[in-house]
Amino acid sequence: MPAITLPDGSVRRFDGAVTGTTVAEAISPGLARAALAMRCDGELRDLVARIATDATVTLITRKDPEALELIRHDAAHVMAQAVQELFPGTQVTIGPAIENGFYYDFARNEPFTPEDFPAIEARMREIVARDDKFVREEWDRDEAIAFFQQRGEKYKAELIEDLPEDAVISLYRQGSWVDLCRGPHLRGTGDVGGAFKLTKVAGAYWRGDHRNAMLSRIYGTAWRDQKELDSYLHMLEEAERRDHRRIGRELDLFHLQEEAVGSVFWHPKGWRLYRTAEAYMRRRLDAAGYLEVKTPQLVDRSLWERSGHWEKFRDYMFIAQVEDEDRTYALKPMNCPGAVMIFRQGVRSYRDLPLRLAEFGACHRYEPSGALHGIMRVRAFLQDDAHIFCTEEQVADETVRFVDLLASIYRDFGFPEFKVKFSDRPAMRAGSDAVWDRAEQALKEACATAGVEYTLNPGEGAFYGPKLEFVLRDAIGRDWQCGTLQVDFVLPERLDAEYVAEDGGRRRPVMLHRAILGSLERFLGIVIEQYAGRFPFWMAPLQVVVATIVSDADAYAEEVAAVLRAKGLQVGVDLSRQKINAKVRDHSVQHVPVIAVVGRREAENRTVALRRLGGEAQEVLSLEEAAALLAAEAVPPDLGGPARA
RNA sequence: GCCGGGUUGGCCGAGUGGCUAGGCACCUGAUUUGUAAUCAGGCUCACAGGGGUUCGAGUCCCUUACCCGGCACCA
Repeated sequence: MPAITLPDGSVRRFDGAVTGTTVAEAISPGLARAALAMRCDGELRDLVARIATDATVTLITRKDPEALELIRHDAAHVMAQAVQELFPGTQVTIGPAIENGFYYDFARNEPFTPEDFPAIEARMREIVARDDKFVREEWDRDEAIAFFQQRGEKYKAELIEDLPEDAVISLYRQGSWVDLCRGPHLRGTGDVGGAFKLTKVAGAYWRGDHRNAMLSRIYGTAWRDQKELDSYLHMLEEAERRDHRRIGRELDLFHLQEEAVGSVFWHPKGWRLYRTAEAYMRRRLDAAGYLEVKTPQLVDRSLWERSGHWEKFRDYMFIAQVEDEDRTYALKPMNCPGAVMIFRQGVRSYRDLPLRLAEFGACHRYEPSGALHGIMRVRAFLQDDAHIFCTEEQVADETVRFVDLLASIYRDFGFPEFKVKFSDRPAMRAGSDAVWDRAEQALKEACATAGVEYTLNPGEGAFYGPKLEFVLRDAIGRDWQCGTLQVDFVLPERLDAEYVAEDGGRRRPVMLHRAILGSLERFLGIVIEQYAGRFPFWMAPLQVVVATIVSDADAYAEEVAAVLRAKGLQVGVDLSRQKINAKVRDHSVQHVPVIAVVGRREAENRTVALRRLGGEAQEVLSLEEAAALLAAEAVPPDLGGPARA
């Protein structure tokens, strides 16, 4: 006779077997209809699961967040059943709920295409209409393996074989269809509802390993009701409008072309944006005690051999040779060896540490063709890189300083929030396990000191050390690593960096590789999407357009522009013989933050009429007032501009 | 790199194997105009490159390049 504690704290006792259904019925008929699953002592379970002992039970209804995840998971099962009914011989593998939806990976000789969607969706709706109940069964391990093997489901059999010996093997039936699944599920296929849509197909390697077979993945999205689905689809359309590739073209910021795959052609406005970001970073790094350096682009192979890049990173390096010389060079894919070469010049003392060498380093990497993405993932990019040479004891303090600096800079660019991932030792690495133990430990302790909360990203570290990744999200919801902090005990050893310690002995410095924006290209891509091209005033590549109403005001318009330019503003002039309405529209579409309108009145009174992007009111000021006001607004946040206040 | 889908003028975008839409932009002329598109006329080597099938290919097939979506890889 279990005692069930409900969320409001009340306790109910039952005679005999208790399930979520029993509990729901005991509370109210309405809840009995609405309950889809339950949380039992914190664990999400089937509504019909038996509750054997005293427990705290929360019933899950459609409006709970957990329900949405279950709807998506169930939708994946329904899709898998539909696919197997329509395409016999297709094997099922795995099919989880993901953010905004679900997917299922299938093994089939002929991959699926979007043309298959209507038939699959129609069959899914039939299965939902059948409302077959989900029935959980627990199987003996060997019997389960035999069962799936005999059905030709070798992937499922393999999954079971790899489960731990003591794992519970659970299968879920829905009508005639059955799948290996941990569960839990909703009550029946009917609970999935109709608010789902298949969205895309993709190849995906079995178990995420490129050496394995390629499976055919179908993605779908699923929601509680049609309204939520519609609003999600609408959000996707909106996100498409923010795509930096589209805005880059529309605002004439940059372009890409076949002859230079993965390299950006920056147009004047785009380059202005780039320079604004770079100048801002330079000021921040100067203020934070960094010394800027510049190291060679083309470096002899021998240095890359010593650094370990030739062995570990060669597939990503552009190799260069010349006719008359029997040498092999490589375009630098990273700036670190160059920084070490500067550190090694002369004798360094412990008094020089920490030595923070910054470099706006242009790197080239031969990225896999399928990885390229607009300006976010390119083959030529500029890193706001720096290498901090310090002692092991200084690592924690340097980490704290770095994280503070990064957070402040992200805030200035409009990103108060970001994620942090901790990536530890990869399979392909340089340095002994003992060194990695020390490096990982040092970084973990530094995070604790800095108060950084992170998620673990196992096996994703750089080949020379563990790293923190600072991640921002683009308009479509994709995560991008921007900032990074990497602890390196390996390169100083390989490239023989050393300093004289207090006791006169020679020591190896620790090297912190760090970047804040990461690559200017990627970061600006995200900034473009963040603002959808409507940049804050201090960043806008074209801040003001002076637009005339009559040609009599042309000379005055030029004078206004000159006054504003003298204040350091980016100013355009529109003397074309169009109506002011057309000019306002043209420059508004180009997201120019301020249009300064001048007609006869303004020319006579030496005033300008300022019109803000998106606003309707105009503000008539004297030329001097307008210039002072706009100049003040254009001050970057780090120089006390309004953006930070 | 792998799987799938694409590639039609500067941009967007129609086009059952049979004379290649349309819109925006651009150019010319008229209009001197007061806050998100003035009117009229005109122009452009547009079917990604190569090969094939066919009396005939933007349309079907093969191939290369690039792009897009994922996967893998990564700032």
